[in-house]
Amino acid sequence: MNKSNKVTVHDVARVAGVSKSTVSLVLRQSDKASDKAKQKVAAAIEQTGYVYNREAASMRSKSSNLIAIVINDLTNPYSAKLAVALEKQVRKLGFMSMMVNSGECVKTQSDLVAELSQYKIRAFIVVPAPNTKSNWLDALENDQTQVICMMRQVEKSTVPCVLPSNKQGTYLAAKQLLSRGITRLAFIGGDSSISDYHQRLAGFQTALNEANQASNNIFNSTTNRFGGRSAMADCLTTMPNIEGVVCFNDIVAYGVIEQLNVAGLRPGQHIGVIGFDDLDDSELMQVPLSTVRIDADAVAKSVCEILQNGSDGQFLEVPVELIVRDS
Amino acid sequence: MNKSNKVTVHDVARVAGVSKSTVSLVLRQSDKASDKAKQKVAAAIEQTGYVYNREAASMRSKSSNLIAIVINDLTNPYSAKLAVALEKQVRKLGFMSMMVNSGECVKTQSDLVAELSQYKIRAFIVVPAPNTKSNWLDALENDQTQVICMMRQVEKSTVPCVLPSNKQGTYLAAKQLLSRGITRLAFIGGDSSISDYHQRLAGFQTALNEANQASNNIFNSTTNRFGGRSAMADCLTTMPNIEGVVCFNDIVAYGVIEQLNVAGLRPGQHIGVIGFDDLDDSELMQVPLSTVRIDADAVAKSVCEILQNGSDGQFLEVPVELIVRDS
DNA sequence: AACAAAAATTGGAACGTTCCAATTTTTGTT
DNA sequence: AACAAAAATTGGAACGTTCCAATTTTTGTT
Repeated sequence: MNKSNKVTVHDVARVAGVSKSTVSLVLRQSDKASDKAKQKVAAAIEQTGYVYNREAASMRSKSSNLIAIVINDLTNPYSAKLAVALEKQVRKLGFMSMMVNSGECVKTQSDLVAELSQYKIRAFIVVPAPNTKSNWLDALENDQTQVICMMRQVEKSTVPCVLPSNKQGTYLAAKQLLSRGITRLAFIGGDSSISDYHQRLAGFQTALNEANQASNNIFNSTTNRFGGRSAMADCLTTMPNIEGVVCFNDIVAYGVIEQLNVAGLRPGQHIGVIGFDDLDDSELMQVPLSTVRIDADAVAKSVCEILQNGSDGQFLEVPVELIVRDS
Repeated sequence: MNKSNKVTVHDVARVAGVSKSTVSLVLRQSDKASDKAKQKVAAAIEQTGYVYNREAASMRSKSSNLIAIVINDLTNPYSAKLAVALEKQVRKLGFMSMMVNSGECVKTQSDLVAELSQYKIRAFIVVPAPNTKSNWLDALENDQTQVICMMRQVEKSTVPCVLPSNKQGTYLAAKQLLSRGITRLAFIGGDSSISDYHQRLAGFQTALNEANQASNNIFNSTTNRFGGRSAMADCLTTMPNIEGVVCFNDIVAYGVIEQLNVAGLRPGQHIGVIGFDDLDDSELMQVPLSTVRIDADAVAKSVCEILQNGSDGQFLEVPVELIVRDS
């Protein structure tokens, strides 16, 4: 088979001794085709090496099996994990998924989506880049194309959205530290340009307010390892007596731990550290990281649930789980 | 525009006052269309909100602008980095790229490719999963579809392949350690199921042989953080006087460093550690990691070069660079 | 101004599938 | 065995584009 495949339904029909229409019915697994026809067509497909032409099918029919997954940043381990989980679930449903990466850039995001729109897309699943406009997102939706938002909200958008219980997660994290008798706490990492920052910060603050502790020790940073290091350095300068930190995510927590190492402080011993995400590495670290786990498979399943059955409300929260390790 | 888009070339033609054929010429940026026609059509496209139907075009014409990127494991940071770099370059060339993830599983890989083959694919760019068969890979290639292999070889395959200079990288790494007067060296991580393991090990061994040092201190492991930790633990047991290690990749090196921390040894001070990949985190670590950088953009560019101009030889080596930091 | 050559434009056919209404075959009932 | 109803099958039209050969318009030369 080193030359291009030219076998069409007509060829299959001829070999099977049926009409092209019957072949088409069998291909679409219609129950209108008899078992005998199904067998003959299956054999003919085998014999001819027929390959379904999805583009021709997609053009004629009004449906599509293409799901576009638009990820904000594939180089972020949690995003990658989520993308992979989602791809798997989507494929299990019988769809074909294609992933693209916006790199947190709205322009790239809209360029990519514009190009994808030249194909018949059954659904866009989007982790929106910062500053995504709600009218842009909403306009993607039409009779044939579903749009589902994931992990991040877009203000005023009417598109269904699957979110982890951000507030609950940091609330549990702060509570855990408080229950260990740790009261001088800070929130490390992220800033208000990120939609879920507000929720995570709010959970932290709620827990501290309930315990009548100061909830205004906040150190913003970029959400990467470097940000974690520098924010922790700031924190140690401002609050030399710090006892525990809740981090915006695991990557930030990794930076925090490195900075603690530099300062000769051991996570879990001198300072309690809790992350958010539960990356695979968190369990394997020298001091295994306590963290709030977002189950990527659960998020993926919720998205797929909406994909299949639509959504009745706009928001769907996926529960998170506090994983207590040694930090 | 909340309902599905029904504007076709015919509508654009009517509005522009030209024929559908002229519209088609303009869409394809043919120089056969007059400037006046181009302007009229552009205006009509703007006015009608026409969206090109790539599937119809692809069916009629024999060409395609779809590039499929089949990645072995998107949750590996270097793979993700490479995928993102490649996607960007491919888009720059005017193609549309779709990424899928085989998760190092040949079955998933062939399932995905079978589904993708239902679309007209201009090229498959593949980081092959372990145990990929050469005849399977070679059979993907035909008049209309190019196949390019990346980062890993498939034995006996005739498909063009872009590889980093693996052997040269570990050779430089070992040389650097030797030049610091470090002679009791080990190679940590990976195993022979990975195609580039042999090359990286060979570079290490060549350098040691040239220096008349023992080159058989080899500690295999899975290529993740956990593997690095356990292989380093083995190494410390077997060779308590170890002075330096060359790691299969950065992720393994991270595990090695953690194990060294546990043992109270400081990388760069007590033991020299060099990785392979140069992940972003390597520079930001507490002891910045020396490593062999594989320039993901350079790999992506080489792949794109083959995409555009074909390849005259089968293998294309992308040079690597030794990055000396504090470890 | 007449003409040839070149450039631009055009309508019909085609790509490979699904849809649809019409036809044929099978099943079930008396 | 005759018939009605149900099930299965079928050929032609259509999806929206590009290809192609034919036609029309423009350009350049004398």
